[in-house]
Amino acid sequence: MEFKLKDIPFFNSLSEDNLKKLEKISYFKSYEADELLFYEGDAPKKLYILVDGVLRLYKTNPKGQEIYIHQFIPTAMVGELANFENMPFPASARFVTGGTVLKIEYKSLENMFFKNPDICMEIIKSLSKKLKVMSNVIHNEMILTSEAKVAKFIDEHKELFETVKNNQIAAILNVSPETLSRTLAKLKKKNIISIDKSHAITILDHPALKELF
Amino acid sequence: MEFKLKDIPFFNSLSEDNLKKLEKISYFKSYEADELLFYEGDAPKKLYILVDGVLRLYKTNPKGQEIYIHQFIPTAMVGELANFENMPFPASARFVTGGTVLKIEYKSLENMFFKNPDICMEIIKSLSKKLKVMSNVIHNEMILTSEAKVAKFIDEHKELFETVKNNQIAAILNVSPETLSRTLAKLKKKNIISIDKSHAITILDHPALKELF
DNA sequence: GAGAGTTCTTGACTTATATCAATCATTAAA
DNA sequence: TTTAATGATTGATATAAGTCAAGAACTCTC
Repeated sequence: MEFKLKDIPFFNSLSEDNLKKLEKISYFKSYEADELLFYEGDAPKKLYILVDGVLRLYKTNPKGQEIYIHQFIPTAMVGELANFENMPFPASARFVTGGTVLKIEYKSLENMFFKNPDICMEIIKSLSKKLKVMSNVIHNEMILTSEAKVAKFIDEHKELFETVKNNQIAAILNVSPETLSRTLAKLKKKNIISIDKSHAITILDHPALKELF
Repeated sequence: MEFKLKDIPFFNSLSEDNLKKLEKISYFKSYEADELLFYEGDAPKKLYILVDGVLRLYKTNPKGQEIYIHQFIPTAMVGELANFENMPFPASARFVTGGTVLKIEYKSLENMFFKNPDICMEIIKSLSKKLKVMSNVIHNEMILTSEAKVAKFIDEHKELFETVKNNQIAAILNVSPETLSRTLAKLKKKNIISIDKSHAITILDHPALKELF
């Protein structure tokens, strides 16, 4: 696939002239599934814009386990916190599928484009969106119980149960597969959901499901 | 105390003219200690700028307990996520001391000032700072154990142990007072810290303390 | 469709931390 | 100084979720 700067919504508003400048300080790079884009603790050198593929953000706990934070899909700015605040990446990023990022020389971008109000507005939108994501992570992990997490996930991402393995869903929810299995069993027993042979979930009692989170 | 718009670093760069405009869509309001500024779930109507006092941000879990998120000190923009994303406040805010906020009519601010590059830059800085705070909250609560939280807190805020009660420190760390007490006892036993009669903490073995988080 | 992998489920056990309750220590009030 | 109130410590118990291990149920070849 061929990627072009002017197709990135982020740089929609830039003039031909500015696009040329941006071209000089950036390049596209493609990654295979499972490749790391950056690692928790690394010093940031570039700002990334995900233009293709799925990128997972996760942290590693002292036991070496992956703690799921978020999954990005295009188009998304990635790594801006570390760049803006000039601090090590607080999390790692790994491609779940093959994908492509635009890598931008951060310092040059700051000098050349941070005065551009359209770019500023895009950055604000992106930061705000990310703050929302983080706020949600905090809520899910600090306030909700495992049962509540599962209930919320079913409510919001029912379709995923049909496509991805319970294993993966457990990883996304940061609960063990056993806990997910037991929780689903409990919800079935309470007649809140039912799961058929093909893994399709039917929500039998939506109010009761919502009540759980 | 008398507060003026032009003393707020946020609006440093505004012309006299713009300050007058801003004056029309905003006002200062003072609060007593323990008063609520906004409540989790409320729809936002204003954007706040804390100009005096200490403001605590917290969430409430299903058991009704307060979960500490962050404490703001002047000058800080508060509530921007809810306003920008037009969503209910994800947390509550309560004054710990008496304090004052500037309340700004958000929609008007957006229309009048979001094209101003200086204001945009300030907003970016503020959002970025907040993202850093949130990233830290996630790290503390999802990655660190109670012992690690206490060790990190001693390393970063040693002086607070001398001024605030262990009760309050436990609340800030989101651990029970019993757990804090036991953890401190453990650190003393390991000769990593010592605490004298006047509550002053001495770090006896800094490397060992750092090792814990 | 039999066998080999996976993935899911279930039960028993472990672990970290919270909760409850009692006592001890410190501070404030009378 | 004695008493009352508040805060800290300690032990016993509870709880939610993770871990380990074994078996059951799929699903994917050949």
